[in-house]
Amino acid sequence: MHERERHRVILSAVQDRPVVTVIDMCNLTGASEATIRRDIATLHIEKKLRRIRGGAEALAPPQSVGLAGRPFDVNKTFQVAQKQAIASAAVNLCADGESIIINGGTTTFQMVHTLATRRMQVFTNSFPIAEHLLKHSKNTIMLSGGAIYREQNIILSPFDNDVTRNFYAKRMFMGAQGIGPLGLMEADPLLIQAEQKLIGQTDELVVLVDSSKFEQRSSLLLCPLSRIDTVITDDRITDKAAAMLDAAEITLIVAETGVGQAEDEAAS
Amino acid sequence: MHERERHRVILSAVQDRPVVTVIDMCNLTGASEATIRRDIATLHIEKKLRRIRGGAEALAPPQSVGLAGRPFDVNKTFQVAQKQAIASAAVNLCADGESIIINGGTTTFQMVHTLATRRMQVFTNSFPIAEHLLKHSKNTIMLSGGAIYREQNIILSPFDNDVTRNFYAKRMFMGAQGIGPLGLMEADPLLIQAEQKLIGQTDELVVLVDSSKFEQRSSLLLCPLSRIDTVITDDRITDKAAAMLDAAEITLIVAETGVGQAEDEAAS
DNA sequence: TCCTAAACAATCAATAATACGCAATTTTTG
DNA sequence: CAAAAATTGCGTATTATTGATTGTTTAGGA
Repeated sequence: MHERERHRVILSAVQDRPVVTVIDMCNLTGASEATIRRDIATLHIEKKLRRIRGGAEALAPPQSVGLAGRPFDVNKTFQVAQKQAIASAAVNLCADGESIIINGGTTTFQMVHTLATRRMQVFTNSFPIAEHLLKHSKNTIMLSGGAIYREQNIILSPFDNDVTRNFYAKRMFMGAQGIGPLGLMEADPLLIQAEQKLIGQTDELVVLVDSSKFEQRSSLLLCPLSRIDTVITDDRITDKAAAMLDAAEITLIVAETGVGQAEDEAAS
Repeated sequence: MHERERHRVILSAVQDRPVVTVIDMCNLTGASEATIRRDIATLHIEKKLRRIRGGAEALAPPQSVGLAGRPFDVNKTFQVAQKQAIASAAVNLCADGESIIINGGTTTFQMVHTLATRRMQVFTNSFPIAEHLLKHSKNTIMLSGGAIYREQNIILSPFDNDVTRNFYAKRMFMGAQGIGPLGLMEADPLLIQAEQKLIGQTDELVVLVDSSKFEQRSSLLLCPLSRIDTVITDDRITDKAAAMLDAAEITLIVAETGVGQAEDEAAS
């Protein structure tokens, strides 16, 4: 086995294991200890991993002992004000006792803060949302089953016969990567899968998108505009975008990000 | 066990509980007191925890809003040493890469600390177990779907056709309220339901019970002794109880809670 | 206040991990 | 095809880590 091959093997092993030992890598590559040590030393200098006594470990991950998921976190801090206003308006559509579905995402996650004061039935495929509501609210939480995808922070099962099919709610809330004349767009195939699964379990589809999402385009089409009942966005939405939604007979709710939060849509 | 692995275990334990003792960490890692003290001193300098007399404490208590569910918390601090030793022995039955099922419970929860150094496929119905492993390990985590019951801290669906039926593992680990000649006993009907559901998805059933459970009797029978393959308990088990297990042809593993954690280097 | 047991620090021998030199092998190049 | 260069593996020297032992400090009870 050549040097490059061993390096690939070692890096691969170090990515999905907490720690790898020199001996492990010997068994895996068939090389001698001395060679593996030299490999690890090289990779350490190249900043591909961290060399530790006995073996090696991944470079970055142990840092994020905080809340799960790195991309989730960085995205969470982007346009928080808009997202919070939108999420708050979304929760204000609901009354205590109602059942809702919340699809995982950074915008929908912001709903948890307003939901903390509610007593509702919440079905979600988002681990962080479930976690937060479980700790900070008295809502009834229902979770979809399956594998937890750390990157997207959602729970997804490859099977169609899971508990998701047994849960129905009048309203469902979801975010998206972009929205345009063709419909809702998403960038991640995994998210598409998760969202497709839930969309069928509800009547009213409420989409939470900040105004920048009207400019975004992605490669994957999630559903046509006709499937959407309501869009909640912030006050920087353009007239053109509003007209597009109006043409598709979509109810538009504009969440005020400034001081005056519109109270007129509070009750339903 | 290497330095980094111990550090992972210690950090995992200290996140779970506000304080950990040096002795606890010895039992959990199999290392000596001197080594654990050095580890804690190192982690203290690295600002990963706070060193205190007798052990260590978590750095940021505000984070620990506590895992939801009051009875879970109070029960967790009861006989921790035994539970940790038992749980550690349970994990040592497993090798990296294997698939296991962990039924929720206070004893099985302790498995997460040793699992923090592993890379396995873990299916569980316990929200806290999933949460902890998600944050502190690189294991693949699969969750059963359904409603989250705060009291028992498990996820349970009333439907039979959920994702649970699609997951199979060679080994399953579970606790119990009591164990006697009739079989495994449980006090809570909800737990019975959850456990029954999982039992069918595995070949080898491993039961984790501290020695006091041999005196306990409950009203609900979960399964007969004949279904059990292995029992892991602590060194205070009576001869009578051991004989009962032997008669039922159950493999008995006694986890040493004292100093001599000798031959536990089974897997790697 | 003193006393006792636990926790701690310091030291040292045993062990495990690593670094280094060198020869054997493979790969590259002329 | 042969020489040069690089890579690899082995043996040994060196270094770091570990666990036991010892003595010292601390906390809590009589």
